[in-house]
Amino acid sequence: MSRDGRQQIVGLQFAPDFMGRPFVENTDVEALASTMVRLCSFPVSVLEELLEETPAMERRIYRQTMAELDEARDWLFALGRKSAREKVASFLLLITTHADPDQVADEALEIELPLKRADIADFLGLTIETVSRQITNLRKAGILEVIDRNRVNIPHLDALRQAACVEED
Amino acid sequence: MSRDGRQQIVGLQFAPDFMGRPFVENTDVEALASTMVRLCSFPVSVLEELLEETPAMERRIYRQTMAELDEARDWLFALGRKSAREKVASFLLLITTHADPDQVADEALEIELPLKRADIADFLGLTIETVSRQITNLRKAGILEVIDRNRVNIPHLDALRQAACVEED
DNA sequence: CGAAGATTTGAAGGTGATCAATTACGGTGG
DNA sequence: CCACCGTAATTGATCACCTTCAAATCTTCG
Repeated sequence: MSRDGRQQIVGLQFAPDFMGRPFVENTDVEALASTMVRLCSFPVSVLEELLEETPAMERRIYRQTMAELDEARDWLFALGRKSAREKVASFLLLITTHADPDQVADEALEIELPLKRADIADFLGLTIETVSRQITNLRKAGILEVIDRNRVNIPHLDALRQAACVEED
Repeated sequence: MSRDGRQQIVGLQFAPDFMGRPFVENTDVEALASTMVRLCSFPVSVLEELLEETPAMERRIYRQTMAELDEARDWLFALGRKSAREKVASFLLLITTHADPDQVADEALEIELPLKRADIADFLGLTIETVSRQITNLRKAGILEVIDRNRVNIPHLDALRQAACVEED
């Protein structure tokens, strides 16, 4: 968040993600829970000792950090180059893939939005109004159905993928 | 780069940065040199062995990865929330701080732009024209002086810092 | 000199922001 | 159960910023 009130959410964490900066002195990360969370926390010193003793564990969080970096870079593309509609679709797609990781087929599924509109806007670099409009837009295009305030139904995942402008290999 | 031609540069590397994804199978990073570069490359397998044997080295690139993640997140804010003018100023500031890391005082300095306009645009999520206009804008505001195509002079670094964070009308 | 590429500048148009009003929802108390 | 209130979400109208399209200028190099 900048001094003048502009805010940007720079990442979403899902269980069982690790958060923290071992071996780094100066770090300012701010995290807010948007759902009920069970959190397991360690003093940095203890964690660092543990990692020193257990290379496999350090390896594991190192890999997670690389994955987060790749994900952050995907969002750089989304924020820099995608339209508002594509951003919202991409967000929904992110939620679906994290909520249900082995979702491959083009099947209907219901997803729960862990964020309210204001948070989605802060995550996508948009305003609340634009997020709302684009959800309406996607609804009218038949890509999603609004169940209630924070639940939507996706009848065809592929349609959402397309709206999000995701390339398949 | 997406199929329809939109492109986003997701990071800049400076010597002696490390690039690569040890311990990860599926990785697609594309890197292009924009200046003359001396590159030292290893087969992944050799690198992984080396890191297994040398925890200090793994620690080092792990820390760099964390730093890159923090940097990527700063850019998420820039791309999501900053105006075109602030983006261009932020880019110039990034170059100055990397080219001359211990630049603290508010002194004049000349900087060399390693990217052409098209690349700056792809990095900032803007168009070539907008980048050009904002450089003109900053020039007219006395924040920079254009020396030639890829060199500018910054008379007051603080003014640039201010332009990079908060926009004043 | 000529050609191709890069940059700047101009004018018009579109997307998303801003401002404003309305509607829907959830929680509380009567 | 319903009235009430504060917050969240939607919708509408207008505006600003950035993009798009177009053209001129500048640079580089054969």
